[in-house]
Amino acid sequence: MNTNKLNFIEESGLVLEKLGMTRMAGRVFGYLMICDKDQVSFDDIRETLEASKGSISATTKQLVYSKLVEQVSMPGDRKTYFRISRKKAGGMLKERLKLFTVFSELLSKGMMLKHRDDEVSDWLLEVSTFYSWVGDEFDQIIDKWEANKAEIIKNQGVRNEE
Amino acid sequence: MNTNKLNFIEESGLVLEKLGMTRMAGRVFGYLMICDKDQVSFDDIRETLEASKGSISATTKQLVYSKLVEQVSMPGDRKTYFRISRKKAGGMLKERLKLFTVFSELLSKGMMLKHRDDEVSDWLLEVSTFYSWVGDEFDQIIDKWEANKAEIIKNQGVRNEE
DNA sequence: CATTAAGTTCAGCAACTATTGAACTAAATG
DNA sequence: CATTTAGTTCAATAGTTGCTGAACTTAATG
Repeated sequence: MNTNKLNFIEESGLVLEKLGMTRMAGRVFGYLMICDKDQVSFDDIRETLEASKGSISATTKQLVYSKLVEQVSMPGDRKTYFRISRKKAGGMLKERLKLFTVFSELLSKGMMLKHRDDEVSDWLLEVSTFYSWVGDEFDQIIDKWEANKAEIIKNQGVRNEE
Repeated sequence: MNTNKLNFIEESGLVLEKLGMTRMAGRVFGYLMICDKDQVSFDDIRETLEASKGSISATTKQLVYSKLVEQVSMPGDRKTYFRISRKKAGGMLKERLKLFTVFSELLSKGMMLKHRDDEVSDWLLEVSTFYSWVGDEFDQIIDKWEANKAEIIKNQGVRNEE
């Protein structure tokens, strides 16, 4: 494995860690991204990342559960293989936005507990409305993406013209 | 402070913790939401939450830095007061979406490191395009919100009609 | 300029989380 | 059915993070 790729794997570890997964999960994900194999075995991952079986076991579970990675099995082979999931691109973001629904609900609750109307009440109404509204808008964006993605990808990089 | 409010404060702690802040920051935020004062002093917060000065000091810094809370000072009074920030509602979400830009960039880098075109390459292109595209779309949503928020808030709760 | 008040900094502790490595289970193979 | 292989579970450990309390800084006041 060359240095560029190893660096990339570490970087991926840090990025996914920031996004709320573990560093090891990020490394595995990074490796699956750039490994030039159609699917990779448990042991291949373990050896490449020099990690323990326990860690790989826990980490692949986490990645499969979060739908970033999927398992592949083959007839006549008792190993499990892993690869980047081909799940719809919007899924992950959508998942994250659910947290804002929770936030929006918290704000509504707070509004009900207040005993007077004031600037904060106005703010609470505005922001809780915003987060529930934006959830709906976002669903429409995802639909738009699904309908037009072929074209969007083709024009990728083009920004300054209609 | 009645039980409902105290429960709310704890809930706020848990929600903001999920969103990546500390539990104590969530409590302070929750208290500022429902406290029925225009602004609250450092010591008022400390006493209400039964926390240490150090903790309140660190926590208010975090909240002010993240723009959820702002400081208020008064002439002839050397205390600092805090209140919920009146910042534009979109700010916080926008901040979060920046993380996906980082993710998108990671995917592009991964794409360059691959030595062949395969299904994963296609996936990388698709998903990295998606995340950079969705960032632009999201900016438009924010504009739409700013332009129409008065009306959206007025119609809040109405869903099944045009 | 000594005193008081407001807030910050930081060492130390407690709680939590990720990772390892060893023991274990489950399933396939000879 | 003994052996091998694949993967899981779990106790121990290392690392991280949040919180406290005490010492410290800064600035206002008598």
